Amino acid sequence: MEVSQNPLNRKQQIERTATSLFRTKGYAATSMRDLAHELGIEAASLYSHIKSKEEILQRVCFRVAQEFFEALDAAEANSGCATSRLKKAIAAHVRVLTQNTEASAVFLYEWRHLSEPMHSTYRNLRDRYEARFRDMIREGTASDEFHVPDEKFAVLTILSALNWIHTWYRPDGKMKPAEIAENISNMLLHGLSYPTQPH
Amino acid sequence: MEVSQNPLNRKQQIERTATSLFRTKGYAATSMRDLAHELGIEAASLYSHIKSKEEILQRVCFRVAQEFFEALDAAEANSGCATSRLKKAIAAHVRVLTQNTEASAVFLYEWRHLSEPMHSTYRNLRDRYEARFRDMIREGTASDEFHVPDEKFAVLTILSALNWIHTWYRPDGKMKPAEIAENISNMLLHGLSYPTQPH
DNA sequence: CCTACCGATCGGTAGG
DNA sequence: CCTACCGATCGGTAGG
Repeated sequence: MEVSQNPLNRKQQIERTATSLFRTKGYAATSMRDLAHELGIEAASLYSHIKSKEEILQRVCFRVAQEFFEALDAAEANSGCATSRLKKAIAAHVRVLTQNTEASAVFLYEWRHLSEPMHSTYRNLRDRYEARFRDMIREGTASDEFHVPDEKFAVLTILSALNWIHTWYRPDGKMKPAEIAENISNMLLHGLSYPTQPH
Repeated sequence: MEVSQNPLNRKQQIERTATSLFRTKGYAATSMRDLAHELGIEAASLYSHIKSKEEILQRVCFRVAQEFFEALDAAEANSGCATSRLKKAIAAHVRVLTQNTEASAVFLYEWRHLSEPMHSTYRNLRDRYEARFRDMIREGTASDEFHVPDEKFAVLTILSALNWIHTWYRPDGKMKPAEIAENISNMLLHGLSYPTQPH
């Protein structure tokens, strides 16, 4: 992951502003005139930098997808037991979510406005991402670390618990990303009934 | 909850069809002409039965909200310990979700297109609903049944795990609503690491 | 429930 | 990056 401190070029500014609008108003309800107005230019001028409204959505969705995969790769690199791998994967997922709250909200809820073939490509990526979590659960079940009625069910429950974070997370809030990951991991691995360890 | 077997009147047909379109295409991307076409009439004819596009969204959102509250009231009626109350509340929530997959998806993701004052009314309802779950968690913490770092955090994690169900639940699938509730309750209360009870 | 139609707005292009 | 503009489509109304 590369964090650029350079001033954003015009295309990046457009994408960033569009991400914010897509997140709050939704893709379909955001007009190119809304976007242009936010940037202080005319709608027609946007097309010197981008090909179409949908191109922006595509770029946002696939950039976030790539970040999720890179984070998961790093998390699975030096793998221990299934429990520790799952914990690392959860922490990586939370990190991407919290570092890209707006973009990840667009990634999660606006992708359905992608047209073919991008729509199918996106779905395949999501499937492959979830499959890697299913593998972790399956291995944890084999090693008797986890006890779940259905791997797919467990993965969807885990990811849905994580994917809600963008609705309430605030960078200046009291819970930091690592703490959120720790708390969610504890809750998902041990449950509400389990005493939390003091630290 | 009243399940009517009567044939739907025209207004109900419009709402049901709109719900399905809002769910798959999103509210903003669904046109009144789309809706009319699906019903085999002209767009102008819709307005003999409804006042506006937004009226449909309002009716769907607030009908679902009412169902969630009624189900929660029933679940909390003969209350036992916090654990059993939470389990019943989860089962009630899952029942409403699975019996109204399309409407609850609209309720969860399209409400932001409500204009004021309905937008605020909706948010207040959601807040009150979540507050009742927070109360359950708080009481369970007081009675040493639950151990959570933060009640609000716990509630949002629980509800987000539940609210994803509509994306994969199929009435003819292998997991029945009661079973889904049971599995999610176990996972949330005891965690992945806890042996599942055979039944 | 229809035909006929309204003003507003949409994504996008031509040409500079 | 702008002015000027395109055809298409939007939610909704009038009048029957």
